[in-house]
Amino acid sequence: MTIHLAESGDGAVLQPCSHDYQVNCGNCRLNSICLPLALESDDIQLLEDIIQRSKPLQKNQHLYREGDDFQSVYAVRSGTLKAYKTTDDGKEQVTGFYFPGEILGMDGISNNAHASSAKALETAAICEIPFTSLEKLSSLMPSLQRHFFQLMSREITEDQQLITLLSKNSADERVASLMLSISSRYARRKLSATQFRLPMSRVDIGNYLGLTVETVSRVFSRMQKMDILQVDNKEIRILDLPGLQKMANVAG
Amino acid sequence: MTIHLAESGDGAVLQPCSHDYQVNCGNCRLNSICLPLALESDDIQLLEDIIQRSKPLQKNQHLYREGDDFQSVYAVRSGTLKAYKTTDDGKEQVTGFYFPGEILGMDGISNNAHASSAKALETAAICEIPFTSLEKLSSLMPSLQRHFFQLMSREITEDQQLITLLSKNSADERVASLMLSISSRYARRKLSATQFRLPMSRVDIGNYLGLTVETVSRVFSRMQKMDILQVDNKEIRILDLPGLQKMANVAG
DNA sequence: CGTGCGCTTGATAATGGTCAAGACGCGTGG
DNA sequence: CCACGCGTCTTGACCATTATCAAGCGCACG
Repeated sequence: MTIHLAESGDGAVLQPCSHDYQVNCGNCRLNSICLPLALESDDIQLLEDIIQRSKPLQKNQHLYREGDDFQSVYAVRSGTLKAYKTTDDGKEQVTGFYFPGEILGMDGISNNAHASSAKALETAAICEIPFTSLEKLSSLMPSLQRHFFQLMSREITEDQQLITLLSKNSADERVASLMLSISSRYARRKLSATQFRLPMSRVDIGNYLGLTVETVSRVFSRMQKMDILQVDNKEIRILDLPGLQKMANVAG
Repeated sequence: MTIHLAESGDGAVLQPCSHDYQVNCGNCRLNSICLPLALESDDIQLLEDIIQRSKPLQKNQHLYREGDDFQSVYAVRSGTLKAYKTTDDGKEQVTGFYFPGEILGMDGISNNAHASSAKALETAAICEIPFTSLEKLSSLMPSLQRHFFQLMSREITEDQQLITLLSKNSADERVASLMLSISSRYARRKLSATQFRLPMSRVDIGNYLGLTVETVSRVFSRMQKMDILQVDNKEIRILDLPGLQKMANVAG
């Protein structure tokens, strides 16, 4: 784990920093799937002005923790994060994985405190969007307000997908669905839809899908035996996409 | 099923109607928990002006169906509704129950089409809030914009609660949690927290909690045997609230 | 008064959890 | 560079919870 930045720090509070890593929304490779989507370039500049970029999060560092004051929502620029809640009896429930271009932290709006924690699964660069600034800007820019409503609504429909998955589908179907979801998120970024590296552990997958590690592992083995997937630890290659879709047995 | 209104109609498209049933947001008993929360009375009048009230929905009538064009969100004035999705293989997943003062339909914003269906579990009066009007008003009234962001965020955190429940908790814990949730929603309306009528069937409960009817029924019997609940079909009386909370084993 | 739907209860079966042991890979330190 | 050790993953045997199948009850409604 090489430290390639001058400053150190714990990462819990992101410090604004001047090395801006050559990015702004206008030239960001992700702007067609991220928050700037649907904005005119003049408007993008206004959004740009409120966004704060800071040094990357190292693996296992927290972006925020359950109960922290809610100040901002965050866009993932690179790397992956997981969001999770800790239940009263100490168990962990992973509520989502966040890939580049995706927004997290919106569950903190309702109570002005984060309802979940977010932690980096690998080194991750983040754009911080202070929420009060975003609110003001939204009042001025109907298309931004609309887009942010849509983002929140998407979070709701995705959670409902997961609810259905947990409630109605077998272990095989759950794991297959997650693989398809990850595949389509790579595809959206113009990366390979059939060959990718899982950023999360088996434990995280199980925790997200309501299964134990052992069950997840067995499902992978079964898929491999059926020549649907080639699994080499975290490296995944989808060999039979129609077969995987059939196994998932769901639209999403 | 008695029709006590002059007009007939299928209820899928609500017709504005002039019998206004003596209500407006200013005098509505629910305004402290519903959308007008946190608005000044001048502002309430502006909100009032965009809200459309219409004849009540009869039991089993749909407010909207999955795939319908998204036009409005809805506030429940009286009665109860369930929201549900139909999976590819024809099974039904109940994603939520909506009691008076609660808002539904927000899952339609992201794709301009409703992502779920909503149906009345009993006769229900509804306030329809056209979304484009709400957006315009939100731009003008920061506190309304804020409040609506909060409502959506709450929907997200509630869905995450359900995800955790489905993923980590036993049948006993799930049913106990639902009973506590319903109890607190009655309490919020200043109704009895310990004695109430369930508006939904055992099938709906099972469908919501990821359990079969038989399991739900067995859990109720067990709770009754333990003198935690008195169950008479849909009439529920909570005899031992601490015991129920212990059984639920969750904060919510 | 009968029919049907919703609810309950019992017997049996299957899916996934638990416990246990071993393999593999990776980073650390000698 | 290799050896060690720990954490992650895999596999197997057994067990528990809940689903499935089946039957009967009771209330509401025609």
